[in-house]
Amino acid sequence: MAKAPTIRDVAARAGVSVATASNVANGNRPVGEASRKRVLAAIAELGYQVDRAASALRGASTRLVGMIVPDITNVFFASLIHGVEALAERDGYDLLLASTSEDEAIERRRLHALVGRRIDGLIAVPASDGSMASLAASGARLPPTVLVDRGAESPVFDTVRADCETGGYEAARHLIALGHRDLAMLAHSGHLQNMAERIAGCRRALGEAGLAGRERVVYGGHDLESLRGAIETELQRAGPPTAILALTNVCALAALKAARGLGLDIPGDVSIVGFDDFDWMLALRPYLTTVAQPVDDFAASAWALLMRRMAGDVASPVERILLPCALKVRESTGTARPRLEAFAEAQARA
Amino acid sequence: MAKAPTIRDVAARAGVSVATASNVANGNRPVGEASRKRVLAAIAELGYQVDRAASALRGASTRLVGMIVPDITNVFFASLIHGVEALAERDGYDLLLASTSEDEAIERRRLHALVGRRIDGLIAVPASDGSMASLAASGARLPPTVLVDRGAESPVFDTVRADCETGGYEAARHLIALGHRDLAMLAHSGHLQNMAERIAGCRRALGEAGLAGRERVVYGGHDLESLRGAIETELQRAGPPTAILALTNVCALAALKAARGLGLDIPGDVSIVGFDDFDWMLALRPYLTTVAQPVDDFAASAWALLMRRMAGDVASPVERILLPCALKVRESTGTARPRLEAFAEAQARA
DNA sequence: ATGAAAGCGCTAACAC
DNA sequence: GTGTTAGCGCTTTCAT
Repeated sequence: MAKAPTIRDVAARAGVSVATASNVANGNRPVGEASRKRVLAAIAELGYQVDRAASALRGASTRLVGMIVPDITNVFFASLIHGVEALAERDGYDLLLASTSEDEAIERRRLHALVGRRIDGLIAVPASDGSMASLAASGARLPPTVLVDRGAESPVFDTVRADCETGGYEAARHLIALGHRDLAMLAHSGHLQNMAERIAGCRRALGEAGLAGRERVVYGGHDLESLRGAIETELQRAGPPTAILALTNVCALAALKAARGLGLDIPGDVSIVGFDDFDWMLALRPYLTTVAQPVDDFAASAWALLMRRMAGDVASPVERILLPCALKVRESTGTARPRLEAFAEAQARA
Repeated sequence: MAKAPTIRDVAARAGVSVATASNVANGNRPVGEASRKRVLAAIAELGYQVDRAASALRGASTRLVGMIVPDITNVFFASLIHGVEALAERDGYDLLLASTSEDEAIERRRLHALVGRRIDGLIAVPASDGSMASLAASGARLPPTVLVDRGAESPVFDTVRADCETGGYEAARHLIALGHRDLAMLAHSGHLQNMAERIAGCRRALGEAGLAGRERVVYGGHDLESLRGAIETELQRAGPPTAILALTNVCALAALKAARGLGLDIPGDVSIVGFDDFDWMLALRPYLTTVAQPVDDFAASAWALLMRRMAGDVASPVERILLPCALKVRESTGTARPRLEAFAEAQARA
C-alpha cells in the first residue's frame, strides 16, 4: 500500500491551487476550462481519489448510507439489500451493513456504531415497529431515515411497505373460495404490525364470508424450528385446520416442513398459502401458492425517498408508500375436504 | 441531529487534557485511575463517541472492513456475510458491503470505492480466481485481504475454502456405488477453480471405478434459468445421464427444476446430488442429498486470518485454509436403473 | 476564476 | 502520568 496521492499532489501536478483542484473534483464551483482539463488529467494520471474521511471531517457528506436488517440470511432481506446496494452504487454511495438478529439491544448498538460513522442516511427494517422512534426520542442523532416493511405508523420517518392487509385478505378469499372453513395463520410474532395487518385482512375475508372467528393464529417466533413445532402442534389437534396461511417465507417453509413431517398431502390434506416469491420456491413440490411482495420496488422506493431527504428536503411531510402484493395461485392450494376424513386417512398412513 | 460532542468537550468536562481523554477512549496509553474514572463518566454523560473519520485521518485505523461478494441473494454468500458481520461487530469493526454480480469490471469499481474508504481489511469472494491478484498487481492499494471460496492459488493472499476435490470425489463415489455410470456435472463456469476441483474429484472417483470419460460437464452460467436450460438439454439427449452432480446450491435448484419440468422422477429416473446445505432445502421433496460446506467455519477462519494481518502480522507466509465438506445422503439419490427403461417411461408419462 | 489559509476532530510526538 | 501541539486531507470562506 504505497501512499495515496492527495489533492495537493493533484494541484501541484496541474499547476493550480488546492481549492481549484477540489472544485474540479467535486464540481462545487465553476472552474475555467483550461485548468479543469489539467486537473482532470492529473487526477487520472495519479489515480487520485477523494479521501472521504477527510471531507467528512470538513463537514461535507460521507456518501455513506447505513442499512440495518434483522437477518441477512432471510432472502427477503437479502433481496432488499441487493436492490439498495445497486442503487447506492449507482448514485455514488457506499453501504454500511448491520444486522440485528431481531434483537432491539443489538439494534441499538449497531445503530449507534453506524451513526458514529456519520452516515448520510439510513434504510432500516427495524427489529420492532417502535424501536426506531424510541431511539430517535431518546436522543440518538439519526440521519434521514426510511423504514421498510416495519414501523409503518411512524410519525417521524418515511416508510415503505406492502399492503399487507389486502395481501392477507386475498389469500384468505382464495382459500375460502376453495371451500376452506378452518384456517390457521402462522406468524412470527403478534407484536409486528405487518403480521397484524395480514391477520386483519384474513379476518376481514372471513367476516365477509360469515366465518368470523373460525381462524386460529399461531405464533412461532423467528426461528424455523420453533415455527415448525408450533404449526405441527396445531396440525395435530383434534379438528385441525384444512388450510394454513403462512405469513412470511420462513413461515411457509415451516408449514411445508411440518405438513410433510406429519405425512400430510399438500394440498390434499392441507392447503398452504405462503408469502414472498423467491427462486428457491421454484423447486418446491408442490409449487407454492403465495402472496408475492414487490421487493425490488421496496428497494427503489426506499432509495428514492432517502435520496430526497439526503438532498436536503426536510420540509415535505412524512411519506408512507404502500406497495401492492400479488396473489400467485399455484399448486399448494386445493379444495377443502371434510376434515375428519383427511385426518383419519393421515392417521392410517402414519 | 444536534451537534455531537467532541473529545475536547469530554476533556473539558473531565478536567483533563484532550490527550488523556483520547487515551482513555482508545486505551492507547495508561492513564491514572482518578482521571480515567472522570473521563469515563464524562463520556457516558455526553454520549461521546469517537469520530472515526477524524481518527482515520490522523492515521489511526478506520475499524472498517470491506466485504465483497458476487451476489448477496445467494444464501451461500449471505451466510458468509452473516458470519463475518457477527464477528466484526464483536471485535468493534463495521462492515462495508459490496456486490459484483460476478462482473470483474464492477468488482474493480466497487473495490476502488472501498479502498477509498480506507478499509483496514477486506474479505472477498472475487468474481474470478485471478481478479484480486491482477488488481493488486496493477497498483491497487489493497489492505490486508483474505479470499474466500475462490482464488485459492493466490500467492499473495490468505485464502479459505472448502476441500472441493474431496467433496466432488465423495459425491461421485456415492453415485457410483448406487450403480450410476452416466454422470452429468452441472457447473457455473469452467473458469472457476473450485468448480474445476469438484469436477476433478468426480473424475478421480470415476477413474478409480474404471469409468473414466463417462462423465459429461455442463456449464450453465450464473443465472438460474440458463442453468436450468443447459441441464434440461442434457437430460433430453439420447442416452441421458442417470445422475446429476450439481456443483453449487443454485445448480442444484436448476437441476431439480429441470428434472421436474421434464416429468422425471427423482431419484427414480435421475439421482441428484447438490452442494451446500441451507434451510430452504429442508422443504424440498425429495430431500436433497448434498455436499455440505462449512460456511460458518469459512467466516470464522477468514475473520481470524484477517484479524491477524490487521494486527500487523505481515511476516507470516500466506496461509491457505482448507475446510472439509460433508456428504449428506438423503432422498434425492437412489440406485440407477437401465437408462433406456427410464427414458421410455418418462416419454410415456409426458 | 483562482488562491491562501483556517480549521473539522482526532492521535501521536514531544515535553514536562 | 499528563499536557501541548502539530498536522492528517479536505472544503470553504475570504481575498484577489
